[in-house]
Amino acid sequence: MRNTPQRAKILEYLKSVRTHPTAEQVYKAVKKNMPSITLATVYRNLNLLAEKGDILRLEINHEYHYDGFSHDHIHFVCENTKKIYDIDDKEVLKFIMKRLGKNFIPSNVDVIIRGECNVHN
Amino acid sequence: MRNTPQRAKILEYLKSVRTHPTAEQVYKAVKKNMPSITLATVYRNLNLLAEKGDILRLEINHEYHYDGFSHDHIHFVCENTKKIYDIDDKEVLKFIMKRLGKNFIPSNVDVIIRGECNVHN
DNA sequence: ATAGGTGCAAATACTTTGCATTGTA
DNA sequence: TACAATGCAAAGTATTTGCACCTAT
Repeated sequence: MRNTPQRAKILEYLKSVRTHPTAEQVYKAVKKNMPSITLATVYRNLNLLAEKGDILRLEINHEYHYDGFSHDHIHFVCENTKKIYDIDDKEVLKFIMKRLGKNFIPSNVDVIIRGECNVHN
Repeated sequence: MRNTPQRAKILEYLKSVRTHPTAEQVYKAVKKNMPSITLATVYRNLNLLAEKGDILRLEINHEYHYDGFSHDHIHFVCENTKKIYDIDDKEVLKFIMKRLGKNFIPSNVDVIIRGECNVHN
């Protein structure tokens, strides 16, 4: 895997925000500083970075959302505001791991909670 | 919501299997006994039934999978065999519920674990 | 009788891919 | 210089929608 300015900018952007942008949103943001970049390149790099483990890829409302925060956490999706919240809770993931039988070897655990948020911001 | 034979057959099929079929798979199965049914009707009914809470809709590998089992459980997706396993574990969901702050009112919790299975069947 | 539902076809939305060209190692 | 990566355009996949007709209630 080579270092390309496109990939660097994409990763830099994702690490700089605490949101969970779609490929389209990453594309628009990066395009501001790098007008020649294309959506296909963004998709290709997001997939590579997610496979590598540098970022997370979440499947929400039939769309991929990318998360530059790769430490253990879970997600809450507000059905009203469509906002995605990080819930930092290593305990939940530990609990799940402990309860898996020995026939299941996990590589990745996604916890996505849908509902309503009362957070005002 | 009216009772139509199409909807009845779709629900009956989902309740009769322990797999997690896609809309296409439900369509093919129901079509055997009801050749006039269309994929659009299957999609519409699956969405209605999921909203109503009679079935679950899971987002896995960028595709919806439907689950006729609506009691509390979580899912394990094998990256090799692509099989989806039910893991009956009400404790995990209880644990997650307890740990949500009061600002988050959950309506639905999806736990999807990806990895490898050693189940031979 | 009148909504809600169906079948059909077309449209949508998101993501991936083929290919010629470019640029990193 | 070789091969990974890019830009561009086209294709692919899954799901939704508009509309005229049908059918439960």
